[in-house]
Amino acid sequence: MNNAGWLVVSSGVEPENRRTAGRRTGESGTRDAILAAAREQFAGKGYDGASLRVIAAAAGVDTGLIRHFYGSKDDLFDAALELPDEIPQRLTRALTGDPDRLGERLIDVYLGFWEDPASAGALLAIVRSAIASDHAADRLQAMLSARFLADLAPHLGGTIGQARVALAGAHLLGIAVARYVVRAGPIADLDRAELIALCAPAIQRYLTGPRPTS
Amino acid sequence: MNNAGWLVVSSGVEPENRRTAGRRTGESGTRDAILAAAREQFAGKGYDGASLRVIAAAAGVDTGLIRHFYGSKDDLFDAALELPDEIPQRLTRALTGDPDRLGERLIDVYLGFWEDPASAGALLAIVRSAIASDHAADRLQAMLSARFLADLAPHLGGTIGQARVALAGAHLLGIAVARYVVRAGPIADLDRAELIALCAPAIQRYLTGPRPTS
DNA sequence: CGATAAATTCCACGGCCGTTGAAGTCAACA
DNA sequence: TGTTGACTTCAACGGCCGTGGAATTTATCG
Repeated sequence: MNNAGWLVVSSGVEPENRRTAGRRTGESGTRDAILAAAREQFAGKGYDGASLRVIAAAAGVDTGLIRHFYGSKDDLFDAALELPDEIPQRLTRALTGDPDRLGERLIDVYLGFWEDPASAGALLAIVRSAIASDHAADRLQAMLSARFLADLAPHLGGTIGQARVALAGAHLLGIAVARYVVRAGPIADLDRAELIALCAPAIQRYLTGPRPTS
Repeated sequence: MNNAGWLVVSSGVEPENRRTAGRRTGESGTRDAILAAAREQFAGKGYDGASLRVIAAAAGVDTGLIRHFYGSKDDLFDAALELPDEIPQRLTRALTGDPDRLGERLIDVYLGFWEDPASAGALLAIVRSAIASDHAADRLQAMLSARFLADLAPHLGGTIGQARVALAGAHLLGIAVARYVVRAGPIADLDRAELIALCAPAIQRYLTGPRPTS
């Protein structure tokens, strides 16, 4: 067989939009295309608003392939929600160091998660879907407490209560919702550095008490 | 005609579940029943998740009556989103008084809005629907800036920037989402008084600068 | 080469959705 | 009393949804 000819045909002319069924030759990358399209749709419209047909179309693929690779819509959602492994590491790294700058470092990595393309989609999807309906709220709750509070609590010494950590989390959540989900004017327009400078003291006070009153 | 007889029939025995069409005798309260059911559904499931058929069923009414009284689903949503007139008044009242307790009073009325049955449903519906999808976010944004920031700004003296007011708003939004929408453990379980005591200083510092460092 | 498994397409089902039109029944007013 | 208009029910339309099964083509492995 002639590999050179096959290459020319495959990269030059489109394969004339074949509509017949059957396995394609070469690596198709279909699985990843579906996941990427799913991330985008879930992030933009939440679980209910996203439709498998639209996801498939965006991935340039038949709807049946979603079922083939991922099973049900729920399974696809779970796959789209996977976060990079490095998140806990980055979080714990932010927790070590000068305790007087803890708030600053914490909001810095937090904003980083929302701006990193590897995690932003999943975060948007989680928040959008969890807030949309009563039923899905558990997932956000679990993730919030499991990922953040649990990681946070041991590093802060047992002195401060769970409530103060939760309030810091609520503040961060509010900032993320305003800046990245709703994109409300004043907060979305703020420079990242300005934003950190403005809200770091509040986070700091929640986590280490009212000591640093400079 | 016999008013007494009519009264007995109407209030005593059920009108034997008549399925025939036609106007009913007496005041039906249908319009209000629809609005109440709509508030509940929109609050619990957001705009997309709520269905006219379920709303009609919850109101014990035919779907066509929704159309008759309110028109389209959008129109019904608008009607369900109307907030009590007293909200701006309560807000401005909270803004006058001892400036050192501004944060405390502000979060107090804010929590009040979320706990008052007259406004809680509409707030839930707005947040749920606005966060669910890109497209609907404008409504929350408009309401946030129009109702809260605009009312707030003139009362705070021109010295502090828009950004700090917005950050206070973001913090309040985060608290409301955690406590009333997602109902995340630590914050939802908190006593109202405890909650106010814990987060009032943060709000206060955003609005009046880092002066009260007691 | 032959068999098995993977990747892909198409079509159809049942269900829920928002909307619409037609018709029935009663109150209110002239 | 007769007419008009408000209230109410029902049946249907077209559309999108998630899921499922059947058929087809190709790769892979024995």
